[in-house]
Amino acid sequence: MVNIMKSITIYDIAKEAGVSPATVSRILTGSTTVSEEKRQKVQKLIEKYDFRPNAMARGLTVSSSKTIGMLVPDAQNPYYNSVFASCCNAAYEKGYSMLLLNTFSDPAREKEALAKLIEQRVDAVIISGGRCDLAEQGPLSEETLRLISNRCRVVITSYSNYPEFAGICIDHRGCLDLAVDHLISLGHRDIGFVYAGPEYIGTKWKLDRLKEKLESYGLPFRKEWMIESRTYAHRGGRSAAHTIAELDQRPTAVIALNDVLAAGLLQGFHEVRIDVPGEISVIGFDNAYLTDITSPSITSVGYDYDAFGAMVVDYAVGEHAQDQGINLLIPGELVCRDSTDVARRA
Amino acid sequence: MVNIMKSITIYDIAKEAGVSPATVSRILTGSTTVSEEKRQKVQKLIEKYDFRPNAMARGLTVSSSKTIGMLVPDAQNPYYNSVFASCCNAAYEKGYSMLLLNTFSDPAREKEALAKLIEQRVDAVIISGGRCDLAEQGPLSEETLRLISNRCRVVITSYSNYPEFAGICIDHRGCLDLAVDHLISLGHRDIGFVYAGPEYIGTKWKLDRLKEKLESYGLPFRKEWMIESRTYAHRGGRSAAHTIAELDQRPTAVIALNDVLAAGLLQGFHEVRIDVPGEISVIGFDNAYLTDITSPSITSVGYDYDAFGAMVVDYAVGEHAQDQGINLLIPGELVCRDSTDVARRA
DNA sequence: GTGAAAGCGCTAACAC
DNA sequence: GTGTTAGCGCTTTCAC
Repeated sequence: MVNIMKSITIYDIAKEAGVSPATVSRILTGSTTVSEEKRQKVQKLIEKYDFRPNAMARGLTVSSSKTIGMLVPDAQNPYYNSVFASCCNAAYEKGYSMLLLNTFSDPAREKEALAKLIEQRVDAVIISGGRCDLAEQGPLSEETLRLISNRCRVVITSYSNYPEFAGICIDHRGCLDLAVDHLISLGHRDIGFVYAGPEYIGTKWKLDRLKEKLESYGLPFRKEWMIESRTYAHRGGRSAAHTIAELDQRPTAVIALNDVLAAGLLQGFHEVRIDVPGEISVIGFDNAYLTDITSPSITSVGYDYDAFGAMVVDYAVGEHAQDQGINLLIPGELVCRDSTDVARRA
Repeated sequence: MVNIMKSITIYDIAKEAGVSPATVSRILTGSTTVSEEKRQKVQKLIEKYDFRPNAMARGLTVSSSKTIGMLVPDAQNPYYNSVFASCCNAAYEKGYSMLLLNTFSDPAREKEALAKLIEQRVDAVIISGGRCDLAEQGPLSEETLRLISNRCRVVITSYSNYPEFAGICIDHRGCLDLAVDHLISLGHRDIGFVYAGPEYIGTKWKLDRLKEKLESYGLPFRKEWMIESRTYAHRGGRSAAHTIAELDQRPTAVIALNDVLAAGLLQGFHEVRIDVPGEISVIGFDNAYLTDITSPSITSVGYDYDAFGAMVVDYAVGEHAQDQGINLLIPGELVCRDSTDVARRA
C-alpha cells in the first residue's frame, strides 16, 4: 500500500531556497557549518512544509536504520511488557525506535521474526525469553548464527553463554538472598518454595541458591517444601497452597517464583482458611503491579525496570562495543507489603 | 552507529548467478515469471548467503515501509499493552511490523513522536488513548493536521469525530448493558457505579447509559451511589468501598469502570467486612488478567482483543480505504466469575 | 562555505 | 523471459 502523496524532498526545499540539496542536508544533519543566511531560509521552508527527511533514504546511505528490534515470546505477558516498555523509552532518549515481534516461543516463528528484523536492517536486536532463558543454553543453530553474525548487535535479557551476545540479566541469586534474608529477619526458619520451569535460568538459579543458602544457615531444605508447579499461572500457586495445607509439618513462610504464583498461593490459603501472614508468610518476585491489589498485598523482590531497559539499550546501540559477550546483573529490590510477618509457631 | 559489515546485495547474487539484478529482484518479489533454471540458481545463492533484501532500499522505491506506528500514553498500562500486542500479531500476519512510541499524554512528546513516525514513513499510525479518548475531542491542532495530512493513514482506538481518522472503538454502551442486564438477572435493583475520568469517552458513555438504562427499567439512579474517584488506580476503588460502607442505604451491586477499580472495591469491602458477593456484588470491565487472581475472582465485561487488533490493523493497512473517517464498535463479552451473585436484601 | 555528482540497494519501466 | 537503466531521497566525498 503506497502513501497517498509524493512527499516533499530536500530537492524541493533546495530549489525553493535557491541552494543545493547538499546544503539542505548539511543543515539537517548539522555536519558542517552553513552560512546563517541560507540556514534561515532553509529552516523557514522546512517549517513551511513541515518537511521530514525520509528515514529510509537516510538509512540507506548511512547504513543505519536507527531502529532496534525486539523478540519476545509473548508481548501480553506483564514481564516482557515491562521490559519492552522500558526499552522503548530508553531507545527514544537515544533517538532510536523499537520494533517488536512476538515469537510465541516457536523456533520457526523466531527465525522468521529474526529474518524480518534483519531485512529492516535494525541496528540491534534484543532477544528476551524463550531459549535464551534456558539454564543450559544450547548452541545457536548454525542458521541463526549465520543470520545474525556481523549483521547487527545482539543483546539478550538473560545470562549469556554465547560469546556473540551480551547478556543483561536479573540477579536471580541476589534476589533470592533478599527474600530469604527478609524472612529470616522475621524469624522464619522453615521456608518453602513454589516454582515452575526448573530448566529456566531464573528458576534454577533461585532453587540452587535457596538450597545453598538454607544449608549455610543450618536451616532445613526439605524436599516436600519445594513444590514444582506445572505452570507459572496463578492456579499453580493455588494448588501448591492446597498441597502445603495437607503437610504434616508446614513451613512458616513460602517463597514463590513470581508474583502470579504468590497470588495463587494467597487464593489457595484463603480457600483452606490458612491466614496470610498470620499463619504463613508469602513472598514473590517481580514486583508486578498486581502485588498491590491482592488481599493481603504481596511482599515482593522487584527490579528497576527503567534501569534495566536503559542498560539493555545502551548495549544495543553499541555504547559498550568493546564489551561484546559480556554479562551484567540487574540487582533486586525488596518491597515489603502485607503478606509477610514475623514467624509464629503453631 | 553503522553495521559492522557491508551486507550482500542483489548485485552480488546476480553476478554470481550470472543473471541481471532485475531477475533477482523478480524472484524476490515474484512479480514476473522467471525461468526455472535461473530461479533455482538464484535461490541457491540466496540460501547460501542467507541473503535478506534491504527493506529500506525496497521501501524507498516502492514508497512503503511496511511498518505501522503506534502512539500510546503508556505502554506499561495493561490495556494499551493488550491492544498493542494484538495489533503486533495482526500486523505480522499481514507482513507489517509495529513501531511503538510512548507519549505520556504529553502534547509536545506526542508531536515529536508523530514526527518521528512520519520520518520513518510508516504506512499508518494508530493512535491510542490520550486526547483521542476524550468525549469532547477538540479539533486537531493545525500543526498535527498538517503533519499527518496525506502522509499516512490514521486510525484511533476510540470513537472518531475527526473526518480524517477512522475510529475503532469499544462499544462502551453495549458493555454497560451487558453488566446491568447481568445484575438485573440476578435480582439486583440497587446499583452503584464507581468511575474516574468522566471527561473520557469510556466513562461518559457508560455513565450516561447507566442513567438512561436504570430509568428505563424504573430503577433508582441515586447520586450517592455514583462515586467519582480521582484515580483509575485500585486505591480509588478501595476508598469508594469505604464510602459505600458508610451509606445509610447501600446498593446491592456496584459496577466499577474497570477491573482495577473493581479489585480496589474488593480490598475495601474486605477491610470493612462486607462480604462480596454475599452482601454486595461487584463487576468490572476489561476482563484483565487480574480478574482471575483476586479473591473472589471478578466478573467482568471484556472484549476480544485479538479481534480488536485485527480490525485496527485492517484499517491501518488500508483494506477499507473507502471508509475513511468511519467508526466501528467492538462488542463486549460478559465473563461471569465469583464477585457477582443473586441479590440479597439485608 | 557551497555545489556537483556518485552511490546506498532496491524496483519498475522499457526495450529486446 | 531477461537485461539495461533510471530513479527512490538522502549523505558524502571532492572540487572549487
